Amino acid sequence: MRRDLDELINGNSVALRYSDDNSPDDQAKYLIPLEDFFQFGLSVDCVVFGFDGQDIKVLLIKRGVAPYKSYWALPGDLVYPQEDLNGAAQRVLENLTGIREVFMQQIKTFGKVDRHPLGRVLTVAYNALIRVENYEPRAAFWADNVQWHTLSELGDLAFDHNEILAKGVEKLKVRVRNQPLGFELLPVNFTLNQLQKLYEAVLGQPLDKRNFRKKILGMNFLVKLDAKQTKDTRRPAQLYTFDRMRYDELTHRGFNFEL
Amino acid sequence: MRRDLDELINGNSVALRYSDDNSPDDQAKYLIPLEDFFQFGLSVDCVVFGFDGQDIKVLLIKRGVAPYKSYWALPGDLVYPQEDLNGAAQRVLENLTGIREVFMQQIKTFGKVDRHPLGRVLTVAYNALIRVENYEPRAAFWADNVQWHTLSELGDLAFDHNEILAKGVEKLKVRVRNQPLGFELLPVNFTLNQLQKLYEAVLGQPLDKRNFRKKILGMNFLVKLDAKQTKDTRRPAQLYTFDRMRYDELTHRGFNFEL
DNA sequence: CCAAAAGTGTTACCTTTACACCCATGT
DNA sequence: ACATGGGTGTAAAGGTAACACTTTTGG
Repeated sequence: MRRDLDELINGNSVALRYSDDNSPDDQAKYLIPLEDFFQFGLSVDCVVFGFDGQDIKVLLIKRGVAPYKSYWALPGDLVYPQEDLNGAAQRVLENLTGIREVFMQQIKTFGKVDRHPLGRVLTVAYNALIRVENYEPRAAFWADNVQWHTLSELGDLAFDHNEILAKGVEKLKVRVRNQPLGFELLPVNFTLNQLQKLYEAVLGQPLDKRNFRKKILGMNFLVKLDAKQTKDTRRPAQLYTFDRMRYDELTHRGFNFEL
Repeated sequence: MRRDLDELINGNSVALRYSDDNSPDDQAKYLIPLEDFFQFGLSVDCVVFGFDGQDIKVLLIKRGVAPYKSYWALPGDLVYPQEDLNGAAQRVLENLTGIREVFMQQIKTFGKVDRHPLGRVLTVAYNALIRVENYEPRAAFWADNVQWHTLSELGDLAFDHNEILAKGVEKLKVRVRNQPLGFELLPVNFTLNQLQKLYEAVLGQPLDKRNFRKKILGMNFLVKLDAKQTKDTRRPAQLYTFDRMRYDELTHRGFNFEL
């Protein structure tokens, strides 16, 4: 990876000017050694959302090592040299929860110069949605603890994780209205009341039951099952499932999900 | 920046397990030397949009150096070690156009292992909106040429820039409906017909003149000026300007821009 | 039989869409 | 005077929002 200056200039689009200076002499004084350009650290951090039937929760780890030892933090890790970003994010989640192929979307990249005390480490942040039923707590060896946290009860997190988390929540709120994300947080089979409670939790506002049902059923991608839920309810509730094939078909025809 | 293994383990959240293995022996064989984690290159690439009154254009440079010599590419550059991401993006744009404080938004980070032939280089992509009136073409020394391109007439770009550009366009289309971005592409004073043409170009569909005006004027953040535009038109057209103060005030009160 | 959650329609209101002609100016 | 782009209102249709009672079960 180490290359000499000549290769650098020919091999990368390094700008040699900070200002309007144009003469070769001026350019020379702005040259920066190549090795400085391959000194970036890279991590991924995951904002992992779950839904307990009542509230949206975020999965945090308690750091067992410095820096920020014993602070709560978003689960994350450095990216391996031969690993794609998505792959790294999936690996973090699999190590933490045992779940493969978690639903994830990139949020944003955080790159402040001083965001990590040990050097220049960028982090690519991801939103991850998991079904809590499938989740089996497992603290990684570098963490003292793993726990679900309610959004309203968060203290100071490690690094710039408060900022990252806030951005993740913001994106979730926006995306949940334009994409069928909600289903990733519920059991595969769910009742309409569960679905409504989920949307109310994410959006932070109550929804009208009849209007909600009219709208969501009118979209024609929920399948009524031959089963009812009897636990946790008095009158048994009709179970539904999300038909992704049908959804994809509809969207390709120009249909637009919007709650 | 270089640290030994012990510091690595204590100083960063490096996961030592790829799989479910837990014993210390198994862990050991997955250890990766620290220096590998600070070998990432980092660049920013800008999708620079302009509007010529008719079509949306993208500013591309023709690369003067390998790799991809003489391919068209998004303007971009490696990030300096002591420079924030936004700062790097602004620098690229200032070098290219002479404009400071360009309106920019992060699009996404592209990090495929093999996206850059010379090593592991991530790129953080930005959308930039500029007023073409202010732009004065200026090829950087590492570029043979700089030119506005129509979106429908693009060939194969360097690196993964076709993919990045497509993502930038997609984001622009979404955001222009939820945020008052359009005004960044027009002169400070503009006519409603110019504004409408802009939206039609971005969204790729014709809009009804009367409905468009009703809606946009109803939002109450356009200020009618005491001036008319007489060039390029028969009947002089009323000029308006975007009142950002008013807009911010409205949004803080719960108003929601949506076209 | 009572408590608790499930389920179900109608109406008023607001937003969106469709649509056609007159106006001011330059040539 | 005419060609060109600027400017204006209304009505029908569709979508959203408000609202209350009956049903089914477990205890």
